[in-house]
Amino acid sequence: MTASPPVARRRDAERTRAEILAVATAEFADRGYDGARVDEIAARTSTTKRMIYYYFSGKRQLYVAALEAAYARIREAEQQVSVDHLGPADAIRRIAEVTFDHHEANPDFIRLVSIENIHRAEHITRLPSLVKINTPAVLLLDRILSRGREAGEFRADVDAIDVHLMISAFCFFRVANQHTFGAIFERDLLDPARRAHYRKMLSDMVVAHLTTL
Amino acid sequence: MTASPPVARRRDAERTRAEILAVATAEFADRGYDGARVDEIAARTSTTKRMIYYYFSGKRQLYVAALEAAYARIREAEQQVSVDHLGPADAIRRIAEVTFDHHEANPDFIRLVSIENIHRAEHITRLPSLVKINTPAVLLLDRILSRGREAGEFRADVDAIDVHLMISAFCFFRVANQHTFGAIFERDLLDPARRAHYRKMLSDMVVAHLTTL
DNA sequence: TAACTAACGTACCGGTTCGTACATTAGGGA
DNA sequence: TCCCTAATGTACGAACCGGTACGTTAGTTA
Repeated sequence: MTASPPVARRRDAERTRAEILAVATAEFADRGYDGARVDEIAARTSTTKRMIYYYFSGKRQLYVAALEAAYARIREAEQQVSVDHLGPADAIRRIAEVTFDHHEANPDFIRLVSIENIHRAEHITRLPSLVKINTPAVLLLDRILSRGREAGEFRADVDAIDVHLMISAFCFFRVANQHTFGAIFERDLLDPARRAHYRKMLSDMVVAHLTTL
Repeated sequence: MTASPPVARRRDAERTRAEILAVATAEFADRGYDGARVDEIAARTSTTKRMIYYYFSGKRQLYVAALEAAYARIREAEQQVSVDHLGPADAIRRIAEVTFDHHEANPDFIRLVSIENIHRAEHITRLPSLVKINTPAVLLLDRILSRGREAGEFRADVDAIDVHLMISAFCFFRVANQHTFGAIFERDLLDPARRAHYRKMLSDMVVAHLTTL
């Protein structure tokens, strides 16, 4: 056995790279691209700043790598959902709930997307891995909408992307704008006591819209 | 007439201050707090950097002043809406449409709010002019909801802030996330050809939810 | 075991950027 | 008219920060 599995190698390119990416994701999500500090990312790592440039070439490329990895994780999570055994309305509810839970569980991703929008998506646009791939969520919605329309339960003037927009807008805003909303209206949108209320409100809203013919 | 109105005074504190604030608002909205450059703001002004510190003391205070002024303008615009002559459902539609138009017409305000949320609303929280004042929009919604419930047309398990959340989330997301959404789904949410569709979709959605008892 | 390369560390540089010390001028009031 | 102060302009400093030159070590392979 010459190729024994290396246990706790002193030098491990994969591990070092992954650690840098994880710390960078947190730092960029926390402070934004311009607010993030390369020195700070390095300090929170068990390695040095030199390694960031060794593996990622620069601050910008590190940010892009973090963004790409974050999107990849979301895509993978979306793949897991299956709603083929449910009726159209319940299937829509299920998608809404999964999206709701997903946004709540991944605030760093939400923040990265907000930050990327402040930069007018200039980085994401150049990522071939991100464009032109319809997300699992939208493909799923498209099938459900077809079933609902065939059954005469759903209206026909909205498509899958429109429904995805409705759902995402609510889920995203609730997390992304929790701070200003909380400051102005004195209502904590993430208060666990209100979670069930908003989760139900979202699916009620989407289903009510789709079934109002 | 010793106090003749000064026409195009060479020195005008009010005018200089206002110009700095206007340029700063655009710069902060464009690049975010950390991305904005004090030298750049000064360069776009007809005065110098020294005046920024003379009138606003520092970059941070300038940002806070820009944010505060932006919120004040929004409040003022919300005051103008009157829907007392409309039935509950149509009144809701009117509010949704006004909010929709308002978000589309003020992308800089949207961006400032996004930026402030990245900073977890740390600046806005310290502004006494912003907290505890219920916005005109919410007060209006509250009256409409009461009328709708009394008429037996509206459900009773949502309050004015909830409805405001539904409407704002959709309007805000459509503008704030247009870039990443456009890149991923290849759909321009601000395409004029789709404007009427989304405007109607929003009010349909909110009214459908409220009238589904 | 020698030698070669991937992986890692240290120290530092140069430009950027917020902020200010200091000088100056416009304009109103006594 | 003279003077006092609000308003403005210039030049510069000091710290920060992204990036790199240069040197070192671990692990692999012949």
